[in-house]
Amino acid sequence: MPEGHVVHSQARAIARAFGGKATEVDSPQGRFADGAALVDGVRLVGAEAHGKHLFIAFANDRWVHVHLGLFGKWRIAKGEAPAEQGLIRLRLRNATHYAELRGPTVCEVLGDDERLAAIARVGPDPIRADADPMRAWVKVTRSRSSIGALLMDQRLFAGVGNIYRAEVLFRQNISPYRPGAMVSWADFEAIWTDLTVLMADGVKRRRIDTVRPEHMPEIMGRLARKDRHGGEVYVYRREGMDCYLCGSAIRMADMQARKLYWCPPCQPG
DNA sequence: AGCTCATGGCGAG
DNA sequence: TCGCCCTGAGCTG
Repeated sequence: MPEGHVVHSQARAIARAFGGKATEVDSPQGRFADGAALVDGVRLVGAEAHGKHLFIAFANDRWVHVHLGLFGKWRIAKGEAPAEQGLIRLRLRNATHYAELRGPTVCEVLGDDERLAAIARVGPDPIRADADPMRAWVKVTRSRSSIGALLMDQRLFAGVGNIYRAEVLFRQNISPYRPGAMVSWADFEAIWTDLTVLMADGVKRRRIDTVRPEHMPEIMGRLARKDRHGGEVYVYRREGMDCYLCGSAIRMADMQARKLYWCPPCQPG
């Protein structure tokens, strides 16, 4: 369910609910039992996100590293943890809160060096103040791959997923098929800046809204359905429907095993 | 009850 | 490029 904005808000929620307190850590499902034992009862220091990777810090210099993948989910709530239901890989508990993690691609305990190595593997994250977009630019401008594929590469744009990829290209009127080397500096800068705005907004709202305020009246009476991802978007999962701006049909195609949505007239060459 | 799909990413070939 | 891993929701019947 997550693109980077969700992981950032989850990091904040975990830090708020558990930060500074000794935390009971277990793995009701059992698959993370050994890892949980390494940090069970230790004071949880904080949590932070780098792209879609979440790192939870414990006072014994160990980190729980979580990547949700396509199916992973956190449930973070106040009160006493309910009776175990479903497959809970990791559970955090203190006197006031509990958190349950299901279905992650990665859930492991790392030392400090391993954590730094994991962070080094991802590129700049538009949500993070310390992100250096030049690391992405040098790779984009040298690449023959399409900008649509490059936006999904976590070594270039950490935290961007299929929705932000589609929407930022629509908003900037850039075809997803344009090779990276054909993306101008001005276009790259517009993409990066737009991602910082859209994704920061996503962290705050916990949903992806990309439709500009001036276009909202335009689309209000035309919304055909509410998708699970919530929010209002221009092209994502709108295959075959009319483009809100030019009226032609939104297209869908497979790009590297993921669905790509775009509006050809609005996003030329 | 069973099938399909999903906002990811990895390793084999 | 393909198959596979993780899980749950929303269909269909």
